[in-house]
Amino acid sequence: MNEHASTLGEVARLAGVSKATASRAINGRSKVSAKAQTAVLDAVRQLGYTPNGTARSLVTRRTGSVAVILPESDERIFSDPFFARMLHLVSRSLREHDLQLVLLLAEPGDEEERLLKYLRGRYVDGAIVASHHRDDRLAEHLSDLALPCVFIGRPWLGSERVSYVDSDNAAAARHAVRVLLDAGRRRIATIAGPRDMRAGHDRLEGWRHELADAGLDTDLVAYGDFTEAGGAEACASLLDATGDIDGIFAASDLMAQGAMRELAARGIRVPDDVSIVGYDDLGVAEHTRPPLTTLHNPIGSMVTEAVRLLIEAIAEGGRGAPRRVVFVPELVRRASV
Amino acid sequence: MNEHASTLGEVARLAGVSKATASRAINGRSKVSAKAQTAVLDAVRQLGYTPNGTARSLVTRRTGSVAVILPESDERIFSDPFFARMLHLVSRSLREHDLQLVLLLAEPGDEEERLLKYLRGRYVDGAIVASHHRDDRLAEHLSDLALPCVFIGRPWLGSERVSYVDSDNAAAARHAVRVLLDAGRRRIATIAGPRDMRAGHDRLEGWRHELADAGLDTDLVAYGDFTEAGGAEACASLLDATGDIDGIFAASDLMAQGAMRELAARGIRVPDDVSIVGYDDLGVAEHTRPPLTTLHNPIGSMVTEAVRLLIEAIAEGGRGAPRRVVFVPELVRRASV
DNA sequence: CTGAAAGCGCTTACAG
DNA sequence: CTGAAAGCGCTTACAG
Repeated sequence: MNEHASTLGEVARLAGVSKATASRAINGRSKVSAKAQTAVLDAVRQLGYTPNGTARSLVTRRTGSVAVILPESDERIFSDPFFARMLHLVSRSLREHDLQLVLLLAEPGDEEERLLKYLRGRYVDGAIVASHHRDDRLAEHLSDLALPCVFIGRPWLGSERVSYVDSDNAAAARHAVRVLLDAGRRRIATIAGPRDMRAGHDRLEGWRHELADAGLDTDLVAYGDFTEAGGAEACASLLDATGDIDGIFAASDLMAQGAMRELAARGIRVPDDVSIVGYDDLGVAEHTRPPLTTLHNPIGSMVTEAVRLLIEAIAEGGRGAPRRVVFVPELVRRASV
Repeated sequence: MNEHASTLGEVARLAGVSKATASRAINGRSKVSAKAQTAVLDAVRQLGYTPNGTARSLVTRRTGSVAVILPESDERIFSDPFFARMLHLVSRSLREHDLQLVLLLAEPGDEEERLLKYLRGRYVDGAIVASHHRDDRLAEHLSDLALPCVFIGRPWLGSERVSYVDSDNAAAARHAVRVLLDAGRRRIATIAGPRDMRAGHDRLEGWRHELADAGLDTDLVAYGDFTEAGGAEACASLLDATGDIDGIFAASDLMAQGAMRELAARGIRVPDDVSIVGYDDLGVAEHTRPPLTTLHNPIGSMVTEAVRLLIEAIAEGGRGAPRRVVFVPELVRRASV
């Protein structure tokens, strides 16, 4: 191993050309004589030369990488299939654009400053943020940075300043409630998501409005954190508070699964005694017992669109107007209603 | 928002000082008069100035970030608690050094080139790699790059060229077998890990040698992929092939859990009919039924040490000699033997 | 304590 | 097609 990494200047000297020509030969974007081309490539090989990315980025203003920011506890990141699926899709989508995915885990807490410093440093060309919370104020921070970004899920604060893709959570929740009503259910509870996440809030509102429109009670709500355990707990507290629940809309399949576990433990049958509708359809809904009727979260479409918007924003140099796209989740009927 | 990010030069002009002084005021590492200090800080605020990290990195040769490379399918990354735990620990450890963690998921396959390009670009100060496989040849690649790095788990190829932390997998496996022997077991099978991972290989060898030393058969082996499903399958094939197994050493708790599911499905009792010892002790072993006797994988120590070695390597500019530290896993007795 | 200058390692008009 | 030069946005000896 050499003492130091070799530089373009050394390559040029060895190849007997100027740095400009060496650069052109290496990047292959402009014409170079065959002779120069091979001389440079030989020199590169001989020296084991590898371009310094930060130097190149300084002039091209591109790094070739994109951050995915997950301002979420790693406990949830590693237990909710949403993340695995999303990352898988983002990664595939980015690959088509020859962009490197850089994952930034931002556990809520003291990390914020370091994360922003990194982002400000322009080590990435843009960012996709998912699973954000009200208090992280990431939309505001990122728009201050003028770093191209797109949110998956409309941010709670500052949504007018950034691009995002979203699904119509409220409409989907209303749909879920309608399914329950159609099945003759009248005491319909909800296991809501976190209060500081837009998706949690919107699904709750959808549930509330649809019930209100039907002239029914809207007081049967318990909150979960989108996890299985949280769903079980919420279900238990619901059951402890009122005996006659006959329908549940859970704001995530994981929570629905937890709820079903709690119901089973109490000898309450699904769907005979209580019908339940979940949300997400990312794998777990097919394997609950009985299989779960749920709303399909269109994360495939959201991710594809998010990457597309991000690429556009990067091409515009972060100066373009915010864009947004909203998908509508479809109902997947299985056996829990 | 401005058209462009402001530069140090603009800050300096507005503050009425030189770029050098502005730089010093901002970085706070050298003396600056109180007057200049406030003038610069005011200018920074007024312009919303934020230093360009790539420019700074070009001269300081530091980015303030460290990569964690996971050359593993995201399916496994998101299902094995090993990763959540490890990342959590790395992240905490890095935070103490004010380093940003940058996670690079390198699904085996075509990503390799892009990953190496990113790493060569010096967008990070160093790298920690975990869950590597024989064919990724990452140790060789990284040592070619002369990028400071440390492996968690001894790499299969090129281990003499890089730093790593490891645990003594073979000794631990022997220990597991001894526990089984002490319980009077004589037909001891193993559910081995992937053949292309050092940990899988070493645990298998430990099992084999300890059995051979006891003069017992070493032909009862089935391979899994460290997952629960893989463990169940391997156990099934073992059971189908031979009826009289009375002990199993599984190379991971997840696989042990799968095996126990398979055993239960066949009405085989643990530990009455067959004793089983797992490996990892990262949470699942406590919750199997019965709780699993297992080897404690010292990932806390490994991570702490890995970060320490990496910081040292970075300080040495990647020119230091490779270092290695090996821990010994301890047995945790529960109820499966 | 401060500033002018050099330099980090590249790319890219510009002129030939 | 090629090279000399300027420049990307910083930091850091060096001299004062």
